Amino acid sequence: MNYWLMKSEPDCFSIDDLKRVKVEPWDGIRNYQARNMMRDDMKVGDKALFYHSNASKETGVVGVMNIASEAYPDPTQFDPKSDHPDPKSDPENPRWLLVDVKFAEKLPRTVTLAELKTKKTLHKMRLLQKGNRLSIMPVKKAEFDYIIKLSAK
DNA sequence: GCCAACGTTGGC
DNA sequence: GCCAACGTTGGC
Repeated sequence: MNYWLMKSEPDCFSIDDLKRVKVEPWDGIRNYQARNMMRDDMKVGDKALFYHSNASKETGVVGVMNIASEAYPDPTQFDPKSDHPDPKSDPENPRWLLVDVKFAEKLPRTVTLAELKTKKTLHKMRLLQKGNRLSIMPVKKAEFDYIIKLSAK
């Protein structure tokens, strides 16, 4: 099983939104590295941390979800009214993919970015590397478990 | 709102 | 293939 971290701006789609709808197509990914990971490495049943980025309140890890589908074409790329249309994407060979994610749990508290930065165990996390902008990234099982444990304190 | 870091685009 | 210009991300 693989572990992931997926970012969303809470003003756009938050952990509470996911809790309400249960399953959501994770659309809008327009980055090749992120797309390739969804396509090549994500499996149904993988676990992902839900991360609130650019949050007006607290930026950090807020929940857990499960990957609920294989990668399939992101319909919003063909919708001119969507937030991220891509007129250059060929419907016969769609450029952008998404996966469905399923709500698993909301953490008892937000594990903030500031807190993650103070932990030696997490120093190597991709999330904490300078200039990191990937919205989907792999997380090690040890890192995943450690963050879950932190949230219980 | 600012700005650093990064990815993408397009001219050459 | 290089690289400048531009757009986006995301922390602060």
